[in-house]
Amino acid sequence: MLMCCYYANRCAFTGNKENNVERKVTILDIARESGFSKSAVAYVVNGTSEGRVSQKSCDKINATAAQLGYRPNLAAKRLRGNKSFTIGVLLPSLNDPIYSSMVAEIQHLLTGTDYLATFSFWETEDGIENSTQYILSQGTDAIITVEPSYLPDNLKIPVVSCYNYDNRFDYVGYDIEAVIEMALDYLIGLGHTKIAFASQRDTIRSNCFTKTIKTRKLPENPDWLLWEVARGNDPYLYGKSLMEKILNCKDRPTAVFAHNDVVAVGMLQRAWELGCDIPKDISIIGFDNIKQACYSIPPLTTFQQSEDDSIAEQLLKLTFGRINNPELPQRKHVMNPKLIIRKSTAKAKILKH
Amino acid sequence: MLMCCYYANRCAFTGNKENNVERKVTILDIARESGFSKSAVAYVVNGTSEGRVSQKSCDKINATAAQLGYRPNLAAKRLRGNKSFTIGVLLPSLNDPIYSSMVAEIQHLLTGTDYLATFSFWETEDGIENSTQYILSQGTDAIITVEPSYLPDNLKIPVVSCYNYDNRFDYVGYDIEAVIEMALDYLIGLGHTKIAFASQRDTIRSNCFTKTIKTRKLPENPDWLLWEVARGNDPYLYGKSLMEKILNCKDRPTAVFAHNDVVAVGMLQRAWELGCDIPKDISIIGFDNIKQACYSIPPLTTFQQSEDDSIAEQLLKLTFGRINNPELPQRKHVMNPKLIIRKSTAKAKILKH
DNA sequence: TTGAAAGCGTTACCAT
DNA sequence: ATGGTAACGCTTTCAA
Repeated sequence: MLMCCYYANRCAFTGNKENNVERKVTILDIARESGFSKSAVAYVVNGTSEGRVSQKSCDKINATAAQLGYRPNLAAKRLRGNKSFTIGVLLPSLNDPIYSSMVAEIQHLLTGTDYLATFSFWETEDGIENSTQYILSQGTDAIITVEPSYLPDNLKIPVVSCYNYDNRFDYVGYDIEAVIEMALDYLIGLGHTKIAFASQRDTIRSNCFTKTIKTRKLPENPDWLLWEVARGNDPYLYGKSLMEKILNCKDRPTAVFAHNDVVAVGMLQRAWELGCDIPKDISIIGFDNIKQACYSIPPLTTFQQSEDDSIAEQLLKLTFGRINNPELPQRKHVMNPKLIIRKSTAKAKILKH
Repeated sequence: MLMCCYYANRCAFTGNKENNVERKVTILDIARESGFSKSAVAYVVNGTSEGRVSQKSCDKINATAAQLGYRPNLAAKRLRGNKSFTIGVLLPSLNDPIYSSMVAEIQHLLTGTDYLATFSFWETEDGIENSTQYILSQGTDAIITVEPSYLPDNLKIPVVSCYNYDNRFDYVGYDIEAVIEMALDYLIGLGHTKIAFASQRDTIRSNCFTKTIKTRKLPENPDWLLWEVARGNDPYLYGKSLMEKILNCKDRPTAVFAHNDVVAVGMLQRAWELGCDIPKDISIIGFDNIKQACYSIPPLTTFQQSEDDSIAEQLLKLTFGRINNPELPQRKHVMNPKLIIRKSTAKAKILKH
């Protein structure tokens, strides 16, 4: 499995049915059974026997270990090594499938390693502080987070930040500017000029959007910069509310870039409720390419965050890279999102004056 | 917080920013600082000082502990107590939001306890065995699983089974018969008689459906019992394929009970693609009341699994109940699902002969 | 190349 | 009521 290269301590996950069912077998048992000393066994099962235990002894010990179904006691390892073998993962609500698939993948990639993940999710902004403190208090060996700014300065463990760049930490994300350009250029190619932008908060994103609007010489309109303080933290509802705004615009845009599929799906529904035809009346582009985007009505044109490797994989790669080598210079992995064209976008209607 | 009553070992999650950042403070530090012995401190911080340490000493020790920002070392606790303070959780793919919200809730409820969750998810049936073995090999203190049949007989730790009853374990689920009756009776009330049923596998569920069809004296038709071997394990796709089947029926049913919201959403899309109007042409009832069900087109009539307490809460309640008292007789918690009427169901069309 | 032993932070038993 | 101490399973240093 791919992970092998990321970490030093592999665990021999044998799938032995007897694990957990009978008394635990320890290195002492192996030592007794094989006639070697405790430490010889320790070296071998740890793969640190290089130049300390003869190949023959090594083989014998391994055989005995396998036969006895040995599994290292993580608690002892942790205590002795003052290491938790745990990665703390800080994420927003799993209501957004993008995060639940991240959880699934992290969990999957960690299977077969000695490392475990401890998660904490927040449902509202208020929860971020608490989640962060919770993970900090767990004494994990590293942290993966979407909100790095909540982390203290004097942290001594590796942190990999996802989406939000923080100059103190390694980073995995994408180039929002490039994405906005792609989205706009695609829409422009379809004949759209009046384009709205929906973001969760009024941040760098909308600035970036405005900038690109200028470079493409598109008409500007403050009404087309959509956002409001999140209500009840339901992105679907947020999308619905935003679509309402769009439909109420004096000068109605003919396309929207939603920057989050769940929000886009909410928009879809509100448009349907209000009798607005997507994409005939308004084109919508989402972002994330969640599974659901493929099955919405109509299927959503959206962006896949990464062309190749999954984000979870990158996150873990950087995490283990730094665990194994804390002195590495800061690393940034920026992904290249890819436009997935489906049915929520169409040519702009020819307007009659 | 509610969880307090479930477990013995609380952890003093203080939110202290210094945790994890500085050298760990141990009971020895507290002992030194407060002038008491190591064991006196141990008794106090464990809440087992009853009748062993005077109130005054107790207070003093607690004060020192708080001041020093003491956090027990879980690894040591685990090693010493031969206990992992970990609950293993075995779940199907998080692609189904019902499971991702379960994960979120379990994680949330465990926050503030000494217990951690270790998850394993499978994407296809083939993965169940592996996931199960993985969790077993982790040596968790208890297991929560949706597929209890994969667990060995000689297991010595508590298991709580979710949805699938197993006479060896505690159980949380719902009464499928009652649900099917409710669904059918609601549909019958709407004037439907030709009713289809979509299940993941051809199990007890469809038998149960057939039985109820008989008791309600509804027409039967094998074509209306929908299922196929899951293709690529994508429930959306599965729903789409099933809807196609429905539309191709010689004697087309006027309503379907889908028994899973994601499948129902897939159906919705395929119907839309094929120009079939939901609910005018066909009524659809889902099951689970996932968030998305509220925002589909049209919004889905469905069942909420439980009227009151969340399923995660019940699961954990039973789990800790048995951890604290392994000799308890088997317990079953059956939830009462509640019909949520939205827009995917309507009165049956009056047929002209 | 191998073995003995210290020690990680707890808990719990046994003295005092 | 309090304190000393062994033991949990492992890693790693040091000696043989």
